[in-house]
Amino acid sequence: MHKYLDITWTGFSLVGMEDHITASAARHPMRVVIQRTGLSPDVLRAWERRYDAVQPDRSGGGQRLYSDADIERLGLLKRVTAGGHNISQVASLPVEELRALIQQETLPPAGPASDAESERLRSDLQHAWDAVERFAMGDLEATLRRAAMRVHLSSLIEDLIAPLLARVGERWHAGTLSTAHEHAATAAIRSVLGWVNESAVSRNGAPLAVVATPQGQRHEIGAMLSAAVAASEGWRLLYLGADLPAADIARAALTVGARAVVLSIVYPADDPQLVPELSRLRHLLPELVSLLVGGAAADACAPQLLAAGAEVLPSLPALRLRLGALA
Amino acid sequence: MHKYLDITWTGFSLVGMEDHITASAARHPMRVVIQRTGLSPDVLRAWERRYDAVQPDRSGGGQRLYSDADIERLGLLKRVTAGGHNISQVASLPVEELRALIQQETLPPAGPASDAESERLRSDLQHAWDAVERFAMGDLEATLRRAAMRVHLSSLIEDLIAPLLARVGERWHAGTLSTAHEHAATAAIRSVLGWVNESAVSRNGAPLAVVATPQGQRHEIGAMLSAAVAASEGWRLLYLGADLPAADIARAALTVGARAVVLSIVYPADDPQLVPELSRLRHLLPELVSLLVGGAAADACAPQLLAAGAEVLPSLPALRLRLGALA
DNA sequence: AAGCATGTGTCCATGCTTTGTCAATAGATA
DNA sequence: TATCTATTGACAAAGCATGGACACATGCTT
Repeated sequence: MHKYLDITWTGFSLVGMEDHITASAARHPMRVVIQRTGLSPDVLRAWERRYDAVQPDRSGGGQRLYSDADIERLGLLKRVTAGGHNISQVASLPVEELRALIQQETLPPAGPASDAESERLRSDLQHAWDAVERFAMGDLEATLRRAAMRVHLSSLIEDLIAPLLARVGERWHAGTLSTAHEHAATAAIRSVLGWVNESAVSRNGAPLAVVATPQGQRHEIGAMLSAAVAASEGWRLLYLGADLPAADIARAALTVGARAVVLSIVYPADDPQLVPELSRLRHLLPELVSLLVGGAAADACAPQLLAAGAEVLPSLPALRLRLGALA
Repeated sequence: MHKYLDITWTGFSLVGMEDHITASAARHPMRVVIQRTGLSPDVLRAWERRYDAVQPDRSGGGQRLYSDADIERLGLLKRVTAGGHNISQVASLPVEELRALIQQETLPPAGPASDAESERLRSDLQHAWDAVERFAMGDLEATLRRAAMRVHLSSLIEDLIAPLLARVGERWHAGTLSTAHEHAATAAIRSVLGWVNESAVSRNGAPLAVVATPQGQRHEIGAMLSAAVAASEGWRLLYLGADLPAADIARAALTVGARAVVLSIVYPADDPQLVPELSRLRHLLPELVSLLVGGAAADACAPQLLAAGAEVLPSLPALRLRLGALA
């Protein structure tokens, strides 16, 4: 593990000074830098050759020997370029400038360096969760919006927002998170989803979906997610929110000429009113209008829902696919 | 060397958002600008080519390199054009004027609106109402946003949104408007209010208000309006939504160090739980934290509310004044 | 009502930039 | 000797520049 130190000292005329040399003066060969920064050897050499990103010492034989400051600098450069900056533009900036750039970056603060997008989303999720616990809704919104700019809406919803909501709901049920936390998180997510939907373009002649929650279902969040998915698939939207009687939904769908009605069912899962209500809705809608039902509780009563004439979409990706096919 | 830039990405719930970030002398390539402004590359280039919106530096190879000021300017332009202004007419405005446009400082906020302006608002109200009846939520949002760019937020809320909501509620009670209409209108207004609040600047040390609806009160819209009023008075916000027990509200207020708790009471007006719940909340909150109660039904039980230790604000202007005095 | 002008977001085709990666050859290290 | 590392030169994918064109909505004119 620490073998490389020996190598280091053999190169230059430092033999015998080991005792006086502090860790910060140590010199590390390339493999250490690779391991600590995650950069490839080729990239390391290219950055040095083409942009003078660092000027490491050399061993007697000419091999690179990096200082701790070099390693830190390279780590910063990796972060900054991952945020979209050209290496050619930032390679010569002083360390403080690099730090300032990172502060502006759309990346979540801190966290171990990792290049995988999913790793970044995991870090976002953790950050978002911390924000919810602290009632730091500004942080939460900022994190979600940054992620929204970075990844596709489907990924935002399915890999970040949905897991976050699941975690919030879980802790809420367990009693370790207050209703206030849950409401605040919902409001912030609603704000972000609304903002995202604004940027979703929909052609003028795009098909229109009515999104709502049937009577008795008071949890709106599933409908919000469904709406976002529909928008990202290019549908125009009429968003009606939660807890609506079948007659109202049908009338709205007819008024605007919807091609699909998307419902979300979360809780309660065993509402006896649910199936008759959906059956009524199905009969009020024209044959051509699809009735899509999703949400955490939809799976449980899938047979009855199918019997009532609805399609059951057990997951958001499934809903996305179905909407894509219908469009 | 280091300047401070204002951030306008303050959303509907703002607690914990960093108020300032440091600017750097670095130049940013196009993809960073895309990320941070949400503009498309084509729009970016078109705005530069056709309207000289910004004049970025160029790299050795001719690629655009934007400054922090450029990015800020582009963000403002996006915001202003979303409000209905033509890009061709605002592209050359200095940043201060853009900011002024966003903060609706172009028109004097207070006082009796001019005849022309109030006439305009009346027409907007009619237009908005038509849109609600037709489920044309896109039209509704566009109308509200255009108005928001023209008049002060107080006027937008008190002369347009509140009357519209009153009319919707009235027709809904009378049975001439479906619940779906009411829900759809609420969703659209919520979206516009969130959008408007993004531009409400809150100073760094601004006082913080928790906005919610007490347990049993399921109508969220009054809380949304109260939140918008508070934001327009420069308060930071923690928005908790509807139907929360006193203990939760108190805990949230304590966690974030709120200086006021704003509650909205609309329906039912005769909930026997209401007064004890508010009394409980009053006792859970520190003396220094004001408890402000507004909403259509607050007037009816004003004596009991006062006895429970709450302040009753019978109208949105009254709430605005009180919040202004508290800040 | 139909037609025309204008504004604006988007798309395309072609060519240049940027940058990560690789190959070949040679030297260093353990 | 086996494994790293250095150097140079080259390549290719992704991104960007540019001018032009198109689509679509709005609003004005006939």
